[in-house]
Amino acid sequence: MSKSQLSIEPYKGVRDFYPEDMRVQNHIFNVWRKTLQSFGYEEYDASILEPTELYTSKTSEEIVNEQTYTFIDRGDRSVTLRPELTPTVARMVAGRKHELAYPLRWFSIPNLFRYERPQKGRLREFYQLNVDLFGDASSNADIEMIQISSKLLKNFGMKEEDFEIRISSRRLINAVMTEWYELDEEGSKKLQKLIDKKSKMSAEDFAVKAKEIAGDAFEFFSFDPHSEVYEEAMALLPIRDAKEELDGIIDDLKARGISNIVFDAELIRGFDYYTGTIFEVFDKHPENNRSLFGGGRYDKLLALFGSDEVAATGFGMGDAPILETLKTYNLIPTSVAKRSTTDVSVLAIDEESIPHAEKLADTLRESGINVALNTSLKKIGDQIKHAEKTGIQYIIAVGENEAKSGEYTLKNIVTGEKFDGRTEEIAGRINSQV
RNA sequence: GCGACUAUAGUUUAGUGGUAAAACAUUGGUUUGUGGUGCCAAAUUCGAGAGUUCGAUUCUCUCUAGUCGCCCCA
Repeated sequence: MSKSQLSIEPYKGVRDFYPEDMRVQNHIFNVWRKTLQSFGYEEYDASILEPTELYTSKTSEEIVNEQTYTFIDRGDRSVTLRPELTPTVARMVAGRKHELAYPLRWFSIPNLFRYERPQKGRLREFYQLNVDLFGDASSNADIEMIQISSKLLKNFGMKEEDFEIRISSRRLINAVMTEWYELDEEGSKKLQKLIDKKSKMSAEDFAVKAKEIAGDAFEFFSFDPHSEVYEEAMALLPIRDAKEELDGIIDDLKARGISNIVFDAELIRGFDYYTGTIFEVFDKHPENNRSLFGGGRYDKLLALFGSDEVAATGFGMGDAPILETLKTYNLIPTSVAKRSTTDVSVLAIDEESIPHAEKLADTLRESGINVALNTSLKKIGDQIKHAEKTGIQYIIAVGENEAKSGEYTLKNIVTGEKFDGRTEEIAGRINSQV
């Protein structure tokens, strides 16, 4: 390859969407949109560019400097490509705080940028469904988040037994940390980080490190209701109170037909601003056994933007994990994976037939059919090959005979079926099949 | 940002210190108004740069990219 040639590689860590990829992407977006709209959520968006301060105020400066795309514009302003949407939505809600109607149900599908080392399922640009419910401090809001999460996966075609929803509560964790282990804020954070990483170390290592933080008496708190430790802990009111709230949420979800929910005392989620219920959804497939997405309550976030506290719950769902899951379960419909969005290819046999073919194509378009006109005048076999390769399901050849009779043969090149009829009959046939 | 591994055609891969191969895909043809199989033919390749050598796709180094782990995961 000569040096003067441009590279065909996309920029590091980003993806190209060829038409067959775009169809899959659109399918994911469509399920997201349809599901959220069915729960009464409204879509919003914002620019991918934000002033850098928006992130430094909430996230640590180190993360912003090292893990975002940040640059200085021509007016000497520091600009960052949005690495997440939450500060943006918080800014937007805070900006119209008094005119908005609560509870406020909003969702968005932004593309986000993070300057990180790319890995499988973790690129530098990705799309993420963001769902937020503002202004409802009751557990009904937490329940709704989990209900939507479950519905989303089901709308993709997953079954209840395919995934598991793990739930916990920051209130409960905090109560255990302060009341049971009697840790201060710093110790509590340390222990939580350690618990978050428990699966990456041996049980012995974990026990040793945990004792360094919580003292010799450390013993991981058991939520087994039959254990003695449990009884003792429940005697401490703040713990009992938080646990009862959580149990109430779980019971309520089960009553609504969501049975694959489990309490997980070791669920932490490495995100400081959660204040209440937190949850994470796991794929149970043996080959894709991992976290899909999660979220929780973050009532204090808007206060960071100079606003009063506004109750908020939400979750984010990236496109990469869900795409992997759909592949694992073979849940991408054939019509999405293999077929063009074009329904029919109208083939002109010879030069004289082109005007007639154009007219037919236009009429079909009027009835809502997507039509590509082939005026290459190549041999009919080649035109069919072209349609097949593009993934177009139907062809109609137009030549002298059709121009005279006004009758066409509609051929389905996937099944080989043929159908004869006049324009309206052809249109009706296609519309009834597609 | 740190560490390990990898890089041969569009794709998946074989192979060698003497400039390379298969399958599938692609393009054209198989006598011209209906493709998919078969048959014939063609195009395209050793990631980039430097070094060792008479000679490097092969060995060494650097870079780039990818994969996997660590950090992080808002």
